[in-house]
Amino acid sequence: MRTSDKHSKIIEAAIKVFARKGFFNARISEIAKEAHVADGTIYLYFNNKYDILITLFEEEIGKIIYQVKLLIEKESDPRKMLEIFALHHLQLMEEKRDLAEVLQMELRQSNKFMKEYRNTKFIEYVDVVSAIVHKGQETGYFRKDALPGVFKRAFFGALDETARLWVLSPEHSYTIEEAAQQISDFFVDGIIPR
Amino acid sequence: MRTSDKHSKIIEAAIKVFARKGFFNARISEIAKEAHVADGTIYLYFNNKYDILITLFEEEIGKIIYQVKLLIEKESDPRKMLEIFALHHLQLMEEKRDLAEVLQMELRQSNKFMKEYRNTKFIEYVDVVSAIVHKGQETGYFRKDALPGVFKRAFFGALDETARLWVLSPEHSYTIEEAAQQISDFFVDGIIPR
Amino acid sequence: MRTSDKHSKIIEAAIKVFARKGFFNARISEIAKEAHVADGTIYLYFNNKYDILITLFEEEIGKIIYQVKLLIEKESDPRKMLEIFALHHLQLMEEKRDLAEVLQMELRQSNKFMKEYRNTKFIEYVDVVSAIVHKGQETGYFRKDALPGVFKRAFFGALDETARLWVLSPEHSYTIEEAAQQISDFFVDGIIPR
Amino acid sequence: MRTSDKHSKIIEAAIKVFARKGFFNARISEIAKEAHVADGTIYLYFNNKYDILITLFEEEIGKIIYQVKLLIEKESDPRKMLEIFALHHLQLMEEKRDLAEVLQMELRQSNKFMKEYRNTKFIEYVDVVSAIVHKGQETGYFRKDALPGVFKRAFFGALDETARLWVLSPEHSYTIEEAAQQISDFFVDGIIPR
DNA sequence: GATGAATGAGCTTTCATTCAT
DNA sequence: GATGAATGAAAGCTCATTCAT
Repeated sequence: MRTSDKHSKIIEAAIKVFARKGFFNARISEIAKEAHVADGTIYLYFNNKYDILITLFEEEIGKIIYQVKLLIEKESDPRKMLEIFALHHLQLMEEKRDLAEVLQMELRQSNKFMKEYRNTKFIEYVDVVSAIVHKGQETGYFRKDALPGVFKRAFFGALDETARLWVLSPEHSYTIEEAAQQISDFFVDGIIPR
Repeated sequence: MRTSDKHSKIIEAAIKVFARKGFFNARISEIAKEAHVADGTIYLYFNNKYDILITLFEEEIGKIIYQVKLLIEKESDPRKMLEIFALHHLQLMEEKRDLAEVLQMELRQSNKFMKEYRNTKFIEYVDVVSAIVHKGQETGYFRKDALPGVFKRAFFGALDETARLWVLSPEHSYTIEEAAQQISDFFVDGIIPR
Repeated sequence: MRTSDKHSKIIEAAIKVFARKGFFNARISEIAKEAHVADGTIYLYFNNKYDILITLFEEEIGKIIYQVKLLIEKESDPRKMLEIFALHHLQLMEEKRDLAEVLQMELRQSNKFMKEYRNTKFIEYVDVVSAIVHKGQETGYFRKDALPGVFKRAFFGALDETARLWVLSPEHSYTIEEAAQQISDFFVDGIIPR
Repeated sequence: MRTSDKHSKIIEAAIKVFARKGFFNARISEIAKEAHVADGTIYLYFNNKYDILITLFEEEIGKIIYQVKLLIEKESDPRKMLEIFALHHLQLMEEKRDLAEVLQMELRQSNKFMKEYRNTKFIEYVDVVSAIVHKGQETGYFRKDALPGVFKRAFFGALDETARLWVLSPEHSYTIEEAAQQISDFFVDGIIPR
């Protein structure tokens, strides 16, 4: 990533500004200033304000998917895989607070702006979870009657809500590792045959 | 509720319009039209646009808390209590789609508008879950090493994410009852002593 | 003036509020509150907001004209008469600060609202001065070549500007009596040593 | 003044519109139209509507001070200096009627909007008069017991009130030169025969 | 490609006035 | 006569977007 890579500079700036102000209260001029480019320059790289958000979302989720898949494919134990997913998600949201805020916001809002936007990248991300469940069910490690479609939402939702609170109020009585362990334990112990 | 209860009429209208457009894209004039009052009348009952959202949130969450507490106090089995909470939450979000959307949105955004706003009503709601866990741990029904603070977030997040998807794309391969059962099963089987 | 004389109560209130906020920034509701009547009641006594200002102006200037004519007609010396006019004007503006502010404002603005409004009361007031000059010229006490039409404006302007500053910044190195004496001396004697 | 000097174009337009409608009844959109710029452009040069008025006032009074000081410093006779001040003031208000109206209005109102606004430019203007009086007193040309602080207010007030009427009703039985001469004579000589 | 001055549509909010009670 | 809740027109200001340089 060259320093003069305007596209990246704008995305980086947008993450900061969106996190600080929220999408609607963010000003193009503020993003431009943060990225050290002129207001008009932004429109050479993006169609409009909302396009920045969409692009940002897809690129960043893309990176996350790539990373977590890399980590998971080294494992074969479904329990471990879910633990890795959980820990990776929480660590990421902790490390990149600004990004975390933007992703959470955008997840709940994007459909409000563009009715037609199908968030395929997000679906791809949570499908990493359902794939793990599927695999675990095939080997008999997980109960067959658990619905992977419900599980993936529930698992992601549990992690994301935990991360949301983390971002909002940064002091906690437990560590990220504990939280990740607890959540994957809840779900794994809940899904293994009795 | 008298037909001339302008406060309620405006809240009802705001739920519809906020759900349809999102908070920022919602227009006061549209809420006014939907409520069959003049634009200015809204400002006799609310300080500003954001005050409508806050009031709406607190009043509606307040009702939900009242209802779920009423349902739960009839039960003594912690497993049943969590099942009831899960089912009640999902049913509510299903029945009142507009409200569901607004609550989810607002949960992720309110802190962006008013830094000082502490969402105590929401905290009260999720604390219903941690109270159940606490009680279950005291009687030995739940594992003592489960952190109620993590559990409540995870449980609520799982439910809310499930509801979110439900609201977005209304066709599903499973029923609300199945989803509620599955989610509480995941969590209860995950939290009971092995 | 009975205490229940709503007309007077509203005028009194309007003087206070107009002085405090200026005509445009004054709110009917504030005048109503100050007068201890309902907003709507004001419209039983006045046609509109501007009508309050006009009525106020004419009534109050009317009183002032009555008073100053009473004082002056006891005198026969033109110099004394001008001194009385000057002192009376400054004392009045000092005693009734709120009224002073409103009259000064209104004098410069009324023509902006209602093009047709001819401020006959004000003309009547300054004509008290030109009448004195006329009389003084007839008896040879004043120079014949002085234009009463210019004199009356200049004399009133001198007094009113002095009063204006008095109202704005209340601390001074000279008294009202001194100022009134000086101004009438300037106009009668001039400033050069005799 | 380049044709594209937007700042000046807006000030010029504002003088016209403020004179025509008064400050409060003036519309930003009307000023914009008069200046041949977009509404939003005004806000690139001024913070708000009131800022236009303040800036206008200070710039224009600034020019007037510059001009009158230039004229006066060529003279050494205090009587002549006051005559020049009087004539210059009246001529200016006659030539620039719109500006005259705005300055008179603003003088009576600015303190109503911004309590903290100290009108230093105006003070500088009237202090030109008190400086003349001071000088005349030092050389013995003027009476030592005349208060320059009272004189400057009175002299300015006399001129301004005369100009005000001139602007309101443009037909007169006397010329500007006559009026200026009379007023400076009143103040220097007084009105009684010598 | 890069700039940033200019644009102007659009919205929240205010408040004088009305009128049913 | 008195009230005050309701009205709705109206305007200051913002800011995403454009385009001449």
